[in-house]
Amino acid sequence: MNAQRRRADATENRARIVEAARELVADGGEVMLNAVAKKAGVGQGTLYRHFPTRDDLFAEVYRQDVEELVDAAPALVAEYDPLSALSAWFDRLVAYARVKRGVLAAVEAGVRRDLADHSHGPIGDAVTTLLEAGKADGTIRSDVDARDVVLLVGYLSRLDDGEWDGRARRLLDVVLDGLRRGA
Amino acid sequence: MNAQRRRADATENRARIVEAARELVADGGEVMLNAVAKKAGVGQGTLYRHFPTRDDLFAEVYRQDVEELVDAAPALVAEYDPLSALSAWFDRLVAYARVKRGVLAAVEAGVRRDLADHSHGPIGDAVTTLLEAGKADGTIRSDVDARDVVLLVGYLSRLDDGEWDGRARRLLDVVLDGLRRGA
DNA sequence: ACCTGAACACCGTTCAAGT
DNA sequence: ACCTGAACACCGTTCAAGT
Repeated sequence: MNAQRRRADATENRARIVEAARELVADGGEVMLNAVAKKAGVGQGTLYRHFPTRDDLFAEVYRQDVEELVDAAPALVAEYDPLSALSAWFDRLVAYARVKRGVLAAVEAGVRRDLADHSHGPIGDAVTTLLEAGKADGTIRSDVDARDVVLLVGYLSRLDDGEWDGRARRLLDVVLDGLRRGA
Repeated sequence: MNAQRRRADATENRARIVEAARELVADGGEVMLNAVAKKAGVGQGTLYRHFPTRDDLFAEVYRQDVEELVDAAPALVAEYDPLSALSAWFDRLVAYARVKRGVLAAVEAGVRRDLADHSHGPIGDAVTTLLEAGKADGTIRSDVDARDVVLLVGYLSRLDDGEWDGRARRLLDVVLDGLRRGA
């Protein structure tokens, strides 16, 4: 499972696939899987061996970005009050989603996997950390979980380019208000 | 543009395409456009002549359902307070979305077209009616529009089958709280 | 003016052969 | 054990010919 057990060429192919995908994403537009394989200089079958689904590939492409999002959560909770921490985390999420549209898909795929595993992975843990802090001090409603939050912010992936400035952040505030514990 | 100007065979073909699509949707699973044409007994080209995009077709397939949603809005506003009216309208939306998953796509496509036209169509008008009532009496925040609401409820189309009971309605309440004018 | 459907285009996925 | 890439499968879209 880990890199040490893999053959050296397999490890390198995997890295080249991820790097090729990252570059194609940066070029903008739709990313075709066969184009990723071609750019990486591997056969299509090799791509499928390493990444059975499209989500698996892009989760890895954005692993570092997602990791930063995940790591930020505990720090924000420690520094700010729960609602401010969640709001600040949303800010980061929007920033990533704007520049790297695929990050949101990686986050969604991650939370979906977490849910299917019946065990929280890093992403589910991060969002849960933010929510639990607010539930503990009564500022966030107790009947929401990580999956709920990811579902609600999913609109970000359906925004047209021209709508970002007008809606992306403002609607996160609407969501945030919805997550507040009601009067 | 209207049916009277069309040739009789064209009018009938259009109706048969919509009916075929409706039946295929009812059968469940993914609907292939060529399968719609085949079932309707028309050439693929004919389908494209009548419905240039997939959204155009399904907006028509669900026109009646969408019409009911649209018509319900003014009646609800007349009968209930604005927040209750919006909540009741959400109830209907969930009911349609649950039984006929495509309805939401039709609504989204409709609002998107409304937005692109810079003029509100029926769907945009319906949601706007609900929002304006609440803005007028101060129960709904003034900085949201129809497109915002449609974006936020879009999570419904991404719910897994097993999640409906647990999340569909509960998250609409979260959205509703977010739309409330804050303290 | 409208319809047909073969043909094309596109892209994800597999698998027999090779190293 | 892993890789290659031709071939397949699938489905949306077009367009020359026909009515």
